[in-house]
Formats: sequence, structure tokens, C-alpha cells
Amino acid sequence: MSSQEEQVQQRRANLDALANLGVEVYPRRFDRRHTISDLVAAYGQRTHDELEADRIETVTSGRILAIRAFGKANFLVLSDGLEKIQVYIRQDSVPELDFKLYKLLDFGDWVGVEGRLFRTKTNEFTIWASRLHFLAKCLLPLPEKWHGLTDVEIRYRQRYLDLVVNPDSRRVFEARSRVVAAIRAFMTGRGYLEVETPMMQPIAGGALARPFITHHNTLDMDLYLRIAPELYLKRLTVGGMEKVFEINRNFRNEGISTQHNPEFTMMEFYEAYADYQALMTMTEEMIATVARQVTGSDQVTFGDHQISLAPPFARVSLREGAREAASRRLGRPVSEGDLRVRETAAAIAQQVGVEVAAGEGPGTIATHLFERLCEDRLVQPTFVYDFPTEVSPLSKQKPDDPDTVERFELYIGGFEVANAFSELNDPAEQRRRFEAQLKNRARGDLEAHEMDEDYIRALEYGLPPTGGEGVGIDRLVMILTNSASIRDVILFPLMRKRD
RNA sequence: GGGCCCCUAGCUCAGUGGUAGAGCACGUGACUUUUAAUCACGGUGUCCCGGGUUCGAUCCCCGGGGGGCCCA
Repeated sequence: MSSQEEQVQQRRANLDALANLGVEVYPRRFDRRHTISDLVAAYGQRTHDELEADRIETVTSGRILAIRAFGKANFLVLSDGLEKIQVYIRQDSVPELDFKLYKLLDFGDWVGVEGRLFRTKTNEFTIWASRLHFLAKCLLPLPEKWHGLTDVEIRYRQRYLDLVVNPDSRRVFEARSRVVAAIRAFMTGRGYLEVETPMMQPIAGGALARPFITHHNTLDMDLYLRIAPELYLKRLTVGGMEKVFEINRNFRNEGISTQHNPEFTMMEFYEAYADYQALMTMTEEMIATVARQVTGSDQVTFGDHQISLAPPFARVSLREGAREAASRRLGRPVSEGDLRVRETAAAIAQQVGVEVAAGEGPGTIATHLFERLCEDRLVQPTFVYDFPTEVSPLSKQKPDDPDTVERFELYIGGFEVANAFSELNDPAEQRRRFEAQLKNRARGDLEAHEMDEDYIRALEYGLPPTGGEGVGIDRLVMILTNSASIRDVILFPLMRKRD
């Protein structure tokens, strides 16, 4: 018999023995007076004498993370997932039944405790138990108390185990929750209305990405899991909802990496009468505000870097960034003009080892150059602005430069955290852009945008001047929690099926 | 998709072409303020899977699976 099977048998035997004592082994409720975190926060700093004077009684509960047995005097360590507290169980301080119950406890069981707070000789903050209540059994042996669980595969596949033994992991997800709450508060505080738009869409629009396909049986209709909410949110702006936002999942059927999970969370928002310049200012404030609320500071450590999230953020145009990096890389001056002409842009790309596909124009090439040469150097928050029109089918052109759109991406820590633009609201131009995308699609670009006639019709009813933006929540949480992989900030990242 | 690395007890990890190891965990005993409790004794296993080489493979070779990092 394996060690695990043996331990499960022993634990099951203890459970049966508890039942034979008349203990309800799967009770329905337990009324606490404090959580363990409450106790630590409220009384954890009190001295021995203060605790003796106040005689604070509590009723609390948690999972057993350690048992230190001394015969007639015993210690449990209970955890509520964030904080721990010690429980002192003396044979002569609890009813006989409760002591028998204690003897049948295993590492990992859930218990409730009644007792009074004190400090031991070694000054450990402790509950002197007067009653013990059994709440639920842990039938399987937990990972070790000292080294914890480090196997990343088990941490992702069995997140519950990670959460039981790695409080740092729990703290990441606490922080994630606070990030979402802080963003929601920031947006609603500025008069934005939170909305929900379809996750299942007949046309997967609003971004350049491959979608997941699903099927509705009754309608006998293929649907796509959304790659972005963009086109629906702008329909709302057409309808007169001037400031809307949505926090929800997007699904993109592409590679998995430390920065990509097939489903990820975006906060996307649209504001009538704003342009991309206004959004840059707002984005700086939002990131700094969220950072301060979640971490207490706008200065964060990310890997080997200290990152300042205090506004204002650096700004560089995409072509200037690409031009400058290409010049340095090639040791000769490259001009913005070179990047606007396909032949010269393609030659530069070839020289720095960036592949150029047939049919790709200078705008696409310049964007690839930027991604290859600049992206991972943008550690401090940087707005990269003014994208080629070619790669931005939903953005509004600059008044004096039809090859360039009013768009920016925010980079922090070497990757893209936000993407925003002045929305294209000329339906005729939008149709031309979709048609250009269809040409890309015809030559095999599976990420190219599809035609969306209803979206064009909505624009024909009139979209006011509008700025829109998507903020990658997972990546923002990575920055704020110093997490190297997106999988560390997603509770259940997608994993290959096992067996 | 390509390259490199990893997979041995419940967990963290050693290890060897010849009966598979440690610590924690687990069991028994001792102990009424311990805390990685201690002390004594005890049992652990599909060495990821399949095939090959070999008298003999956990180890070497080939294929597969899962995971990680880097690149695309």
C-alpha cells in the first residue's frame, strides 16, 4: 500500500471513530465570533498582561496546519488562508468528548474553537480552548508544512492546495480582487456606467485575433467567444450612453506564454467627446490610483526593476521608437520616411531579422519592427502613440496624416498593458477599413477583421467623437504583485488535459 | 512551431547499469506553555508511459505524455 493510500485509510478511520462518538462529522453551520484574520488584526499586538486583564473570549474556525502534541497539552495551528493562530488544548480545560475529538484530528481538518486569548511562555498569541468543534475532514495528506508546494504544475492544476499552503499565493489573488474593485470605483466615480455585452458573438470583432468557435443547438448557429467587447460598447455610445465600461473576459485562440492566457480579463471603456490624448491623462491617473490603493505606493518592484507608476508617463511615437531603435541597431541613420515606404521598411526589417510576409504594407512592417526592437525595453510606463492606420482598422486617422491613427498602447514591465484610440466614426471610412481587412483575410491572415454590417449601420446613425480603451487586468495585476507569469495571477490557468 | 531543462514516497529533494534513499508527513510509545517541538521504534514506491540495448534499466538509446524557461 502506498503512503498516500495508507494515510487516507487512517484518516477515514479517524472520521468513522468521530462518528461513533456521536459527533456530526459534516455539520451544516458554525457561528463564528471572529475570523482568524480578525483576531490577529484586533488583538495580535496585545501583550501577555493586557490579554490576561481583558480575558477576551472568541469563537473562530480554520484549517489545521500543524499539530504539536504533548500528551495532555497540545497545540494546533489554524489558518483562515491569510493568517494563522495557535490553539492550546489542555486535557483538563476541555470536555472529555472534545479531548477525544482532538485525538482524532488530522493535519488539514477544519475545526471550530471556543476559548480565550492569551500568550504562552514563549509569547505566542494563542487561544486557550474551552471547546472544540469538528467541521470537516481532510481525507488526503496535504503538502509539507515547511517547503510548502513549489511544483508549479500542481499549483496551477490544484490551486486549492496552493492556496492552503502558500499564503503568498492567496495574497496575489486578494490583490487582484482589490485591483478590480479599485478600477470599478475609479470608473464609477467618474460617472461611467458598468455594462455587460455579449460574450458569444456571431462575428468576432473589435480586435485582430483568432477566435474560439462554439455552437448554439436550437438556433443551429455557430458563434464565437468574443475576442473583444469593443463593437458592442461603441453601439451603446451610438445609443447615447456616453460613458460606459465593462470588466470581463476575452478569449483569443492563440499561443500560451508567460504573458498570454487564452482567456484573460479586460477593462474596456468608451467616453463620448474624449480623444486619445484625454485617455492618456486618465490612464496615468487610473494606474497610479489603483497602485496606491492596492499596494500603498505608486512605486513597485517588478523582477529586477523598480518601476515608478507616478504620472506623467513617458511618451514616444511608434515610428520614432522604431526609427531610433533601428538606427542604433544598424549603426546608420534610419528616418521615419524610410518606415513609411514599403521597400525601405522591408529592407530594414530584413537587416534586423524581422520577417516580412507578402502583402504586408509599411505600417505592418514598422509595427513589427517596433515590437521586436522596442517592446521589452519599455519597463517604465510608456505611452507608445500614433500607430500606422494599416494595423488599426477601428481607429481615427490624424487630421494631417491618413497613414497614422490617433492610437496609443501603454507599456509597463516590457509588455502591453493598455490599448486605446480615438474611435473611427466615419461609416464610409470604416467600410473601407473592413474591406482592406478582408483582403488580408483573403491572403490568409486569420487574425484579420471581418466585415460587420450592423456595426457600420450603427455608425451611420452617428457615433459622437469618442475615445475608447482596453486595460489588461491580468497584466496590471502582474505588475502590482511582482508576478513573472500571467498564470500566477489567474486562479485556474488553462492547462493541457491530463491522461 | 523551434531550442534547452525537469518528471524518483503525500510534499521537498538526493541517488545508482546490480535488493531504491533522506527530511517532513504517517503509525506506536513518552511528555500539561510547544512552535520546522524533541526522543525512541516502525511501514512507505507504476523511479511519468511505451519500446529498444543489456544477464540485468529508475539510470543508456528511441518514441510518446505532462510541465517550466527562452525564442518565433
